[in-house]
Amino acid sequence: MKSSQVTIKDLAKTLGISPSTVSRALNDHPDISPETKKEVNDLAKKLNYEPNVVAQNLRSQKTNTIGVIIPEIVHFFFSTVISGIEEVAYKAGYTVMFCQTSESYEREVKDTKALLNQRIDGLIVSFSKETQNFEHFQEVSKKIPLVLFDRETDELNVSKIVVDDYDGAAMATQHLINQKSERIAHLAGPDNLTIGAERKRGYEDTLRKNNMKVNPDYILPCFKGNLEEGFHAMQRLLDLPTPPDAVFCTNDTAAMGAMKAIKEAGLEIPKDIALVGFSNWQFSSLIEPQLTTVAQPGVDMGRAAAKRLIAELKDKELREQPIRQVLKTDLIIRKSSKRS
Amino acid sequence: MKSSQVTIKDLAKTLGISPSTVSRALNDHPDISPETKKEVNDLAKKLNYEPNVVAQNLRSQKTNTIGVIIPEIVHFFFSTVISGIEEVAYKAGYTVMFCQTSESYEREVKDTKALLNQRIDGLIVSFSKETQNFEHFQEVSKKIPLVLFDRETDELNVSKIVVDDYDGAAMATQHLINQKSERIAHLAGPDNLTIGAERKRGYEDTLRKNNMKVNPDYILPCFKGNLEEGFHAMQRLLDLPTPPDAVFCTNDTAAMGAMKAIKEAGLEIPKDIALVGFSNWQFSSLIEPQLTTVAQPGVDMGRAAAKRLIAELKDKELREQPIRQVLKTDLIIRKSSKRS
DNA sequence: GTGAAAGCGCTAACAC
DNA sequence: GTGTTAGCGCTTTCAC
Repeated sequence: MKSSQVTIKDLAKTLGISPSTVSRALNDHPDISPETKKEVNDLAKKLNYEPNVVAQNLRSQKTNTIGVIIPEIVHFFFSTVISGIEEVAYKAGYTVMFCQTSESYEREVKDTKALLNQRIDGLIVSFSKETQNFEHFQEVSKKIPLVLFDRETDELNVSKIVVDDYDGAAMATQHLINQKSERIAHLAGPDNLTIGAERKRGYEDTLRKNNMKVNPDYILPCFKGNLEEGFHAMQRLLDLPTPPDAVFCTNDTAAMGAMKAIKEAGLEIPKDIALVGFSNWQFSSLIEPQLTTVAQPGVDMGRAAAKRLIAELKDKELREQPIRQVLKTDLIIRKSSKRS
Repeated sequence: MKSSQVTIKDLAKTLGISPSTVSRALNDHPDISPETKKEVNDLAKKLNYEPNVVAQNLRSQKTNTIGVIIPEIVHFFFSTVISGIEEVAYKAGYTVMFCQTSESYEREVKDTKALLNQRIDGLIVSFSKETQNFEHFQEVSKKIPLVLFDRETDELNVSKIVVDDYDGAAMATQHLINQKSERIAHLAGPDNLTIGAERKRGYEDTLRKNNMKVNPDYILPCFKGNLEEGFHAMQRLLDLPTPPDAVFCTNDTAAMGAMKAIKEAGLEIPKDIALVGFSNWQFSSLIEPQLTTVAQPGVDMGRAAAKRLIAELKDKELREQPIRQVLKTDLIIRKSSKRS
């Protein structure tokens, strides 16, 4: 017994017609008579015929598959983006194929090549923190549409979906000012990722706009952005002769670390020190006090990236005019910053 | 200018040899002379030849692709499992294709069919909460290897990778007893998912083993297992004439809810009420007090599932003897339960 | 309205 | 050691 899969040939043989007629009938071709169509479709159902997508892909030179490269699946933000991509792609009849680079450039290059060899129709990417060289993506964009999200670079002239980090940081900082904070510190992300730089810029500009001084002692690096870093950075801030009375953190995990340090120092949040994070991780509404944070619209981002990619897939002209879509962030005010 | 992709034919033409020789040279076939191999490989590199995986797949009747069906990507546990699957599959030269069902049976059936049509070589599944009928997976297992993880059913005679929920619950309960808890309550998951039932069974058996009574008033349902449910269930427990002095929760989110209710009631954790969760979500080490919890080895589970699937892929015999692999959980003792 | 034939890109039996 | 041929399953041009 052979591989059990029914093919068009089998249907044709059973019905005593040609494979081409079967193919046309299955694809509802106008030339085929209604009777033939019915015969074919009935038999197909009866025998559980399922088209071989691989053969279709080879024939049509497209796969109806979208590749996605992200740094880490376990990051809440990225997993929400994936959900958004998947939702839109699925509705449009596309399959999605993911690779995670674990923030490794080398892995990213390999994944890119592998996806390309799989003959994906288009690629959606958030590149790794390590990535400085974008040749592999330049190669991609010569062949198929490419859309970047969250992390961007000027070296790639393709569509980009990003979040307004500057504005989010500005809102967060302004909110702290409105809560009567006078010495606002910042736990900053890495400058070489746009997101880190933009958040810092939003923070600094907002201080200036309010006639407050930007104090370099109040800006500490949290490049990895994890809890430990946040914890130690906050301890250093508390050791200053005049510690801050508010902190804007480049992400929620760093904010958690800061929170821990503040509590251990016997200070109260938000009374002594108000705290704002960035990203709206799941846990930020669960901790005590609940963390004020800037929500990034992950699902929307995924949706937007997939929509744009699919649009470029359908209309090649669009690829000549890449867009840069900026999604608004949302300041979610919770206890950690409310001094009312 | 045509599709810019270099094919074997192009290489053959340029070198004045036949396509089959090129193919053999690229695949390092022993028959081919070293000189020819070198010529071919050099030209391939020069012209950036990349094999068309789709054509290879059609030819070989396999895709070197593993399908994965999971309920939700944004759940931390599932995202860790994916990481594990991806890691092993990648090393073994397999590509992974994910679908998320969002806990919908209908979507699961569609995804299964779509993956099958993509001609995946094997499938790894954690089925949706809605799924009661397993025909779609029975169809799968007739054709290709299928491995279940986390959620299992007797209706499928295939390999299963599960976590020892019973043992995890027993450890957690015993730990609470060792911490001198006398009235231990349980926020229980749904009975129709094995995981919920097993955790409850582990809890009850451990109480009995220690000559403690199982008090039905102390067992409250938390079927969705979210924060709100945990919160309200805990409030009901606190309203009892004799409230418990410890609670074992079916998952960390419910435990978070319980924690909130306890704090609001002005009670102390762990002094007045000790708390243990299940799953070791990211946040459980971040909250105050840090949550004791039973860690499920998500990454290991993914690795084990992928390893088993690949083994069955390579050796058809193995499919006749499905295994049931039980992974040990790990009790992570933190502040929320330590009364020392 | 339907069939025959060719070809998507690759590989493996079979020749020599 | 290399070429010829055929075929994986599907679709589409070209015939009739």
